[in-house]
Amino acid sequence: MGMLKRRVMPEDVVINCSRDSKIPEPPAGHQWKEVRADNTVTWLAAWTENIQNSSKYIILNPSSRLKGEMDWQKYEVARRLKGVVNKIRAQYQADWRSPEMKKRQLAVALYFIDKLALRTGNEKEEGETADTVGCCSLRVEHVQLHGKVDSQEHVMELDFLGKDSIRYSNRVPVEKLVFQNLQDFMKDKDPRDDLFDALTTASLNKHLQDLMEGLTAKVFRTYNASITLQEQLRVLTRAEDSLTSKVLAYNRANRAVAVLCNHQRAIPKTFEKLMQKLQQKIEAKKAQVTEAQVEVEKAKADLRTRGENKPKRLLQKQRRLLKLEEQLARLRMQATDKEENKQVALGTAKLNYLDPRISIAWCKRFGVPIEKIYSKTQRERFAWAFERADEDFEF
DNA sequence: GTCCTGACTTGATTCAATATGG
DNA sequence: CCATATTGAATCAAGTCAGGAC
Repeated sequence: MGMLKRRVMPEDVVINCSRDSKIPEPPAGHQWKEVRADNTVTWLAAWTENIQNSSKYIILNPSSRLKGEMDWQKYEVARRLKGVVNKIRAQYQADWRSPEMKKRQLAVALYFIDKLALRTGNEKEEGETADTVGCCSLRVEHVQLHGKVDSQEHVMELDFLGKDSIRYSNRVPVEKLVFQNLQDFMKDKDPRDDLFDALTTASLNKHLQDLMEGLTAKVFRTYNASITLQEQLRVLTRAEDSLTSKVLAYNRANRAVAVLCNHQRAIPKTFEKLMQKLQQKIEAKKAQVTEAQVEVEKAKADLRTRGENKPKRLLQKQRRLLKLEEQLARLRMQATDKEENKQVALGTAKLNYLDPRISIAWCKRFGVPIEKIYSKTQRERFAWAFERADEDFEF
């Protein structure tokens, strides 16, 4: 923001630890702002940062028991949603017909959150912060309705800047009732007006709380991410495949989730170079394949015309061809994989949205070493899950 | 209801470590 | 062996959400 951050002094810092613990000494000649013992919060030290006037905390590592416990609870709430999600979907679909505008807006917003995995979209300080939106703060200018687009009816186009000013741009066919409701919500409004003018994040979450204890908008993201991983793993994994293919299948499933959640990254600076190199390798391999084909044909001809008793030679050539073709296929697969992944960030979903027990169970079931999926710190972070997942775990 | 704030999670980027290849 | 590419961890800003004041 072009502003300078003030140095944090001991006099700014509040220490939070239990009374009977060893209270850390402030640096010589200094005092803490305060020492307190509040076991209703998890932070160890806190101060106020001078740019946005917001609280900053020293917190425990993700591998800590406390953080692990909280992570586990998060996924347990998402699993409870699995039990009631059909009922909730049936209800919001029914509410699309409600005579009450408020109810219809809520029903369509919830549909967005569920189907498109949008964030809830709290109000933000205008001017002070970047102009980004989520579901509840969507404006008319972010939505375009197309009655008919190449054989598809009722197509909705969303285009807005979300968290971290990452662009969300998506074109999806929606149900007729959703389409009609959106037309109604946009009627007689300016582009800058709120799409859901009768809705706030507080009222939305209040409604969700009534449907299920602990349910908030973000639980849908967790639920849909984890259930998508589980489902994709089921579809993409074949027991007889090689380890490499299985890991590739996992990454594909991971990517499906990242795409759903719109987790993007800047295209790596060296991406073009990397692809060119790979393309060269593919061309070289292609040439080898062609060459091998010629040799197979020659061996066949030899066998016929000269009646040579060397079928072994042909077999050899055929085997070589097959191997080269496999290598070419693998290179092509690698290229597709890289291309599809160039703008997609897999880490965020892996760390924050995918119940680690799904991955652990999958590894056990298909004999994939866990190190292929989780790095050392990730394994430490998910220690809680290793204690709780066997190969039969189902999200 | 609206506004405000505290406490927590989520997120892309940056930085550091490790792997790769000429 | 060194330079470069790739991977993994750390960072801290930007979100979510609940609760209290009015």
